[in-house]
Amino acid sequence: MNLNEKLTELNEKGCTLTIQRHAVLEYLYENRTHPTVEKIYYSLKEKFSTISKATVYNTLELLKNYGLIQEITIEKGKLHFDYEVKPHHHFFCHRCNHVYDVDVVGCPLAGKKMIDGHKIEEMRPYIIGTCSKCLKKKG
Amino acid sequence: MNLNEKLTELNEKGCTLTIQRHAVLEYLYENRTHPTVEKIYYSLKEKFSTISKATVYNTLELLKNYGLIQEITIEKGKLHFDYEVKPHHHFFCHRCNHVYDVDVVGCPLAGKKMIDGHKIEEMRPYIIGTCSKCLKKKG
DNA sequence: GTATGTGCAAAACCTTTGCAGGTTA
DNA sequence: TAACCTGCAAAGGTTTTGCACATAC
Repeated sequence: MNLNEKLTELNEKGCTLTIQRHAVLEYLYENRTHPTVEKIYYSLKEKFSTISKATVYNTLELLKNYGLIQEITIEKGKLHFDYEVKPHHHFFCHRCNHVYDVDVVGCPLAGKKMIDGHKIEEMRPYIIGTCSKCLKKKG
Repeated sequence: MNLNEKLTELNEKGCTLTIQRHAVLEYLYENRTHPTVEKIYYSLKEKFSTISKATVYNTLELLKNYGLIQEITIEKGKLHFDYEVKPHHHFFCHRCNHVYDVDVVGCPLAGKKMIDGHKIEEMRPYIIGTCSKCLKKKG
C-alpha cells in the first residue's frame, strides 16, 4: 500500500491528518530500515525542529492501532517500526542491532484466525542471529 | 531437560553454582508461566529476602547465555523468561498481558542454520492477540 | 466553541553499571 | 589468597503522563 492510500485511509476513518502524522508515516514510507523511535524522532527533528518525542510516540501508537504500521519488539527494551504490515519475518543481528526483512514461505499459521482458542491478531515471526555483514567482519 | 540435568550442565561448564543461580533456575522450572523479571524477583525475595534485582538480571542473562533458559521479548519494554528452550511459539494476550505456549507444527525454518546469508541462532515465533479467557470476558 | 492534538517537562519504569563487601575453590 | 559473585545504590535509557497552549472542525 503506498503512502497516499494509507493517508486516505487514515483520513476516511476520521483521524485528523496533522503535519506530524503525515511526517511520521512518510518517514517510515521512505525509510524501510525498521528505525527505532529515537531514530525517527531525531530524523524528523531536522525538518520539524519543534516536534517532541511524546508526539512521535503518540503518533506511532495511533498509526499502529489503525493497522497502518507495524511495531517490532525484537530488540530488548527498544521499539522498532515498519511501514510494511503484511506478515513477514524479521531478522535481528545481535551484533550490529540491525533488523532485516527475510522472506519465508510456507508458514503453517498463514490465514489462521485462532489457535488453542486464542484469537490471532498479529504474527511476529522473529529470528535472532548474526547477519551476513557481521559474519564477514568476524575476526 | 529436568532441573538436575541443567544444574549439572551449568556446573560442568565451569559455572559456580550459587544459591541464587539455583533459586532462579528452580523458580523457572516450577513456574512455567513465562514470568517477568519483576515477578521472578519478588517471588524469590519471599524466600531469599536479601536477593537483589541486579543479581536476578545477572543470573537470567548468564543462564540465557549458557542456553539453559529462553528470553522472551514479546511484551513491549519488558522481559519474560521461559525454562523451556526447545523452539515453540509464544502467544501474548494484549489484554491480560499473559504469555501462553502454543504448539505449531511444520515451521518451514526448522533445522535451518542460515537465511539470506544471515546465521540463525534463535527462533522467536511470537503471536499477538486476545486469549481464550479474555475472549470470554468480552463485554 | 468544543474537541482534539502538540510540545515541554517531569515522572515512571525497566535495565545496567560501579563498587564495596562477601563467598567460593 | 585469588578469582569470582552478590547486594546496594545510583545511573542510564526508554516510554508514559500531565498540563498549558495551539490547532482543527
